[in-house]
Amino acid sequence: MSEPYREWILGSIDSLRSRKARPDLDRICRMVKRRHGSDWDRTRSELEKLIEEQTVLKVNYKGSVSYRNAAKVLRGRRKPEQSKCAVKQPSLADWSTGDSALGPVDEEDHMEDMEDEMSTTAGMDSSMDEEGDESSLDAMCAQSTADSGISMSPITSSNTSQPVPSPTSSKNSPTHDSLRQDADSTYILPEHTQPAAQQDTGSVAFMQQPAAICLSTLQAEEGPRVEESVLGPDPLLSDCTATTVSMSTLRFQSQHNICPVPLGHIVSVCLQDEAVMSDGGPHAVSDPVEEGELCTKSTTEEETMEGNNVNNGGMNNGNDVVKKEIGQDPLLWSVADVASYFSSVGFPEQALAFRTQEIDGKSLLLMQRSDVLTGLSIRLGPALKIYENHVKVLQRSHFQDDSRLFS
DNA sequence: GCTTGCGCACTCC
DNA sequence: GGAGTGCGCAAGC
Repeated sequence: MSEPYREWILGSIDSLRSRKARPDLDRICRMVKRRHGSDWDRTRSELEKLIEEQTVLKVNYKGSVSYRNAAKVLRGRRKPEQSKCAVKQPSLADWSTGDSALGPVDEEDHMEDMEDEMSTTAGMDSSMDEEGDESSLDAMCAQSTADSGISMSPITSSNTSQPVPSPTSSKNSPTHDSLRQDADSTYILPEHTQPAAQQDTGSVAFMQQPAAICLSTLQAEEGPRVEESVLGPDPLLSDCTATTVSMSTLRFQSQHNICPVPLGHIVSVCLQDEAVMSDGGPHAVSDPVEEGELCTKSTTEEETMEGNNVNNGGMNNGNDVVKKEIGQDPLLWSVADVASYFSSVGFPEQALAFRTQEIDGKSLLLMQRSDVLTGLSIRLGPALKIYENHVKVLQRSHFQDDSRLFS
């Protein structure tokens, strides 16, 4: 995805929306071509890429396809504090809000979690069919999208080949009917994310929800028993042993505003567990270096320690100056230090979010991409920069230091 | 002909 | 009642 196209397309979508025109493919391509001289097909292909990476959401609104700027949809209709992603059993009506096609608040989060926890997604026909297959309509998955007000079906993983557990999946599910009746607008995932099984039925209302999230959500109610076997351990929390699952659940709940505990508390608790273990506590691990490695792996799979030692992810020397001013070891940073750091590197508004979530240095070092992108309720653009250029860099350098200490 | 602005109706919360 | 959405029309270029 070339960066100009991202801006061009998002700009076009925003522009169309501002003048109350439907941001459909035709208008978007036309506007991009007119403004930037871009080839129609190229625009379309770039738009597809944006859809795949969830920057743009493809929605079916009143029988026609529209496109949404995901970053804006994320901050759409419902205020974060109004998040209804509670542990209650949601009805599909909760997430099939008719023609008001609004943002999947945690969509990015879900996708990120899926990236973190699952390696592949199943194919999915991007063509929209309003007849949702109830077998795929996992209400619990829907729950995590309740904020969006968008009709979404859960996604199943070709990786696990397991249908998402659906306590409410029933042919007679009334919520299914409500979905069919009410889902004027539905978000459409890229084809590759749609499960083949759904294609067979041709009845997928919308596949947006990674199974990982569905399972995590289920765990919130049913207890921690699935995650490890199905999803694998949370790379960041994997050594928290007894607390692993509950921490994951708490993280999920916090990110979806259903947990009263600030995100910073959750990651801090896990860090403390790790500290105990590293100190030779009851859950002591044999090799402390593994801790750092595990956490380092939480960045991206393909980035190895060796391959990224030099690349600081865009963190410039000015940031190092800030780091020096606050203190070299982020582990010792207070919440105020963290906020001060991000304020100093040009994210004063986002620094407030870190403060609100009580992210101290320990928490910061444990944050995952999804935590930054969605757990803080900050805009996607700055969030990406913050994670890639700062959080990731700080984590990498910190755990590299740790590795050197223990080696 | 194309783009833009916007009144209005619809829908959801 | 507020807010998101977009159809349909008029105005401007």
